[in-house]
Amino acid sequence: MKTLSSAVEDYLKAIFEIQGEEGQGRVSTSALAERLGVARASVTGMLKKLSAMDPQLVRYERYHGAKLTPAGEKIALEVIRHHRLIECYLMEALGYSWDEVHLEADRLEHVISEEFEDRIADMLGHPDIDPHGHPIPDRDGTVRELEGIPLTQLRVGQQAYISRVSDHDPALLRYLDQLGLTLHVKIEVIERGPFDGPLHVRLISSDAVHALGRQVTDHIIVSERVSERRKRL
Amino acid sequence: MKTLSSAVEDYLKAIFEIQGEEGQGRVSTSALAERLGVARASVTGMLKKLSAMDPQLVRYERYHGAKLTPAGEKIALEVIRHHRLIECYLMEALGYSWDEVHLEADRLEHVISEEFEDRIADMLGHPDIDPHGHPIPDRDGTVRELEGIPLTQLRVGQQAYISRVSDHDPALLRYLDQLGLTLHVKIEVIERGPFDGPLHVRLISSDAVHALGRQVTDHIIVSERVSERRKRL
DNA sequence: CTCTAAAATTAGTCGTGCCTAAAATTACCG
DNA sequence: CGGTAATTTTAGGCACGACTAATTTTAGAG
Repeated sequence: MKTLSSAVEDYLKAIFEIQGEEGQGRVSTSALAERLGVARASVTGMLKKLSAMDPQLVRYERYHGAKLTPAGEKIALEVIRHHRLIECYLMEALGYSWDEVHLEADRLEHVISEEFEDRIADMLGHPDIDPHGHPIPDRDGTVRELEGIPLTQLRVGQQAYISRVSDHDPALLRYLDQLGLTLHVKIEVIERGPFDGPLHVRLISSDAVHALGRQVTDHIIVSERVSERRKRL
Repeated sequence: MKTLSSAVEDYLKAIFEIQGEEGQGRVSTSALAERLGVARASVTGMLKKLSAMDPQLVRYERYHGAKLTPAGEKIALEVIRHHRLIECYLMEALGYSWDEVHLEADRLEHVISEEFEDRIADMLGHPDIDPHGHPIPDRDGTVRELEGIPLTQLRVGQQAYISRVSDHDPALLRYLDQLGLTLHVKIEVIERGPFDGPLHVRLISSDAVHALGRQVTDHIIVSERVSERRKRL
């Protein structure tokens, strides 16, 4: 297993994440370009390269997007495991807040050794999920897919637990933190404004009610069951 | 202050370290090439680039080597501070041994944020020296230069404390650890073989005597005074 | 089924940091 | 002081990963 560049790791991670979000189909050049902040043409070039590597990391068909091979997916999952363990570690051991960890982890994920990974995983008690509720793959690349639906889709009167929050926007995370909308909190939808209007959400524990816009509720995943244990024994 | 590449940081660090080791003169192209493991011609190219940057990072004269400018030295010291703090952190917080920390730190030093640096420095109590006895620069770039001489130069009968050990060779560090020749240990030179022969060294605490070759004694720095406090308040 | 807009690819460049081989310069020795 | 060996620089190239501009392909509307 030779060393891959950060760029390659970033592409594989992005393909994996987009595959997960938008069904299981192929990932388009544009979607990748957008997520990675590079020009479409750059993506085309990299996809050709990734599909020509030995072992082949993506299956790529001209004009029809790409899809990870098992080898590519394995690497993506290793990078994601690094990322999420580092996020946990930064919070637990170094006192970072949940809006600060993502950027730091994005840089560290490419340079830590397996040794480092093992040590922080041990120290943390092998957590299942990261600070935003995303599952942490096993060393062997197994991910438990979590159920849940966007808060946006919850009906008035329904209650649920916050089980996952998108980690890409620090400002959103700080906002949620202020409102008390943190992981594992139980909420109820009180009212929904017309024409995609704000969703009024009540925190069960404090009775506080907040009106949330679509930009917010789309990025919160809720589940009727309380999240499973946060750490394995 | 824009972001510099790892390569640039590595060059500046190497120039600083060689300047420190070999008097205060200019650093030769070959010395740099050797330390960095690249071809001489590559060094020439990089030195030209570094001396053309704004702000200028090295003063470079064709055929006569290079020397850090204050701006270059500042950056070198930041990288070295990162490196040494990370080494401390890996030992104290993650249970690494002193032969394992160097490689990991060499990768991490380029990607951690100031935030990360501050947090580990706080957590460690702002240590003065790294696990091999090298001084850790202040945030503002001040380094306390430590006194001491190579163990090789100690005379028979002289006693001294081990104050610093070269960190580049993990095998050497493991070897010393096995013999009990760790930092701050007091030793006495018992005998010196003829023709640059082995140096017989006694550990004051245990009375154990070991014969050490030149390859070893050259890389151990000793001091007659016990090392200063290891952590600042 | 054709026409067009959107998406994707090709073609051509650029900056970075490395390489080798050849030429230039320095430094040292007699 | 001249000649040679060691050091260093120049010249030319390569891989990588990004870019823009121009072209091709696809997909969707009528």
